[in-house]
Amino acid sequence: MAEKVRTIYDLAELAGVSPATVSRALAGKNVVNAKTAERIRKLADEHGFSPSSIARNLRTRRRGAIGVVIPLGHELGQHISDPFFMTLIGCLADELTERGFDLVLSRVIPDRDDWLQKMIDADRVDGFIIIGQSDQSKVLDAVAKTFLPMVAWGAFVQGQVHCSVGSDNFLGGKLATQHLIERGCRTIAFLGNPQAIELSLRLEGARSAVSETDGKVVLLEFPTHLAAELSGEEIVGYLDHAEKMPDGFFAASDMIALTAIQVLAARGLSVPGDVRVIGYDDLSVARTCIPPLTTIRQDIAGGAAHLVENLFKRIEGKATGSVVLNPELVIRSST
Amino acid sequence: MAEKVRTIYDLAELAGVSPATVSRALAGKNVVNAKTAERIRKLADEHGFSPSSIARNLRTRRRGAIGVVIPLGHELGQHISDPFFMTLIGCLADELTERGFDLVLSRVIPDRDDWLQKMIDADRVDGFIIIGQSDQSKVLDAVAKTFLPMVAWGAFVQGQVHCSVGSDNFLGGKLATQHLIERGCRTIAFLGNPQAIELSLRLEGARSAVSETDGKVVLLEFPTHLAAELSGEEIVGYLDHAEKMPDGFFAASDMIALTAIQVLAARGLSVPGDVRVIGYDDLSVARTCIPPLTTIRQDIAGGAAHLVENLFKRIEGKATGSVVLNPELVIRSST
DNA sequence: AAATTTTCTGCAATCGATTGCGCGTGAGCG
DNA sequence: CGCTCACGCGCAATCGATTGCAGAAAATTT
Repeated sequence: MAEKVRTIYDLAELAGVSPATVSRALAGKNVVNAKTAERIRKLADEHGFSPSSIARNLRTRRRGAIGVVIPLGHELGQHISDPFFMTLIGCLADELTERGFDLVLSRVIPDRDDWLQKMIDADRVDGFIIIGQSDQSKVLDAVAKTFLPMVAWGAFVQGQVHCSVGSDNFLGGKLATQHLIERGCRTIAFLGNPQAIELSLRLEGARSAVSETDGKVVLLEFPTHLAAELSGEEIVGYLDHAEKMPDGFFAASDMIALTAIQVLAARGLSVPGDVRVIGYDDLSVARTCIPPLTTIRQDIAGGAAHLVENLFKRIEGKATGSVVLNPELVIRSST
Repeated sequence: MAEKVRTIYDLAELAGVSPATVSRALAGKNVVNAKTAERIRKLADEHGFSPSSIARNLRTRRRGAIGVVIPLGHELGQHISDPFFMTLIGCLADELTERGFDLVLSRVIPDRDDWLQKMIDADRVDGFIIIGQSDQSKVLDAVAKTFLPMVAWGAFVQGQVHCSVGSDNFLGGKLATQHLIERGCRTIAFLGNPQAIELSLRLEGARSAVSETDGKVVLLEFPTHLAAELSGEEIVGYLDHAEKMPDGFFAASDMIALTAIQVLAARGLSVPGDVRVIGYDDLSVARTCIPPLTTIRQDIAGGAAHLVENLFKRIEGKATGSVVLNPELVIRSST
């Protein structure tokens, strides 16, 4: 059994049929006789043969692959290690694999405005999933006017052209803050960088919740220059200079919350005894850390499913609206 | 300027030359007259034209893409969110992009032994980078006998057939433990799942360091069923039942170390005052947490560079040996 | 000025599948 | 028994580039 079966022509010869028939049999088309098809398929896997996907791609003008791109805005290298995005990518990988599509990953540093158009022109994938709009919303909007198969994870803002899937960050921020207030917190610190659009919405939500208390609660804002990570030192710095010691912390991500808990512990403050801490995302680590973290759950798997579903609709030419998912308060022990 | 330039034929007509010339001009071959080439290139980007990579791939038998695959062994979903792997993937993305290659990401659940062969047969990429051998070393070895363009991140064991790049986990474990001993620890706890080959080597290293102390130091082993994450509860459980309270912790990953620090803080033990904790990996979080974590540094970017370099050598047909990188002790404040 | 070499360019085959169209065959029908 | 109609299958064109080979034009040599 020499390994000479490289093309459907070889296999056709072996099976005594035409390459066309082999092609149809392997593609599972019902126009070919069931027995013939079966025989061909058997032969194919005896010889470990599977038709060249590249040739197929060329002929069918379909690529069988989706580009997942992470625009890095200004924050080189930070984004990609964000556990939230990574979990999302994992879910996307599952979702796409299930549909028989490959996932082509790119991180791009958007130096010129045509980075996306270049990727489209390269024509290697059937569609794009953009993870986080970064500061590239205009680019996305410009492209979206004529290019359908693209969806972005991230915030939805009125009037945007491109299709996005994301959770309601304003609502999430509000829920988190209301929860702290209900738990009795009167001085709440927000930890996170509001330069990132999503985090700024969470902060807005927090402000909204606080403003509904008629001044009974004050909100301290501890911004930082990194979206995903807030260093322990930074938090220490804020605490040292805070006009008033917070009794509640709303961390804009679970990772930040973890750092906060450590910092507080180092100062002899127990959570939730002395201060309460709520996170955001509900990463798996939120469940396993000590104390288990109260947090705002973003449905990552659900988000991935929506992204993929909308993308495939768009690949078929149907326009789709943006999706705003509802965040959910998950109460554990840290509040 | 109607958008009719879809193929090199269209462009050839516009330029008044043959498609062959267009192809050569765009590929930057020096056989074509410099002026003609320039004219063609100018025309090409006026019309936003770039030749179909799929057609090229078919003709040249090169794919311009590398498969990065994460075998999930038994631990569904856990691996992918491991910050270490994610950082590695980020570096790989940079490295590959720089060489003009796409990165095709797959997570596979190795249910049948032919998962890798199937991927090879699909013929969509020029080579594979396997992230972590999981429990699939035999599969890798079997494939490596006849299939060159593949390298794996992970452990190197005597006699293995496939090419691996990884750091010396035994040495790393030894360094970590010796450091704890030097700091005065006499009861050291290892936190991590030795079912993962890399972690088991770290444990070996720890044992070796301890055995050189003539019984002055004891090693407690706190295994767990998860490689990457160790839940706080589990650690609590170990502490409650430990015959002797450890004064030093060797966590098999930085993430585990973070959890450990939290648990200890919750028990009123300060780090490094009461107990010392050392991590492994030197993720960026190790620098920013409180207290900054002493850890064993794995050179992720360097590892990625080696992986890619070896892979490309192999794509060119040159065999390469495995690479074992030296881990490095990074002393911060947690010990 | 003729001969030779160099420089460009074009022809046509090729990469490996998919698919519209048409033909032959046997079943179903009157 | 002749006619229609599915059903299976094959022919050949096609997807969009790349490249060996050969020939024309220009440059160089003799």
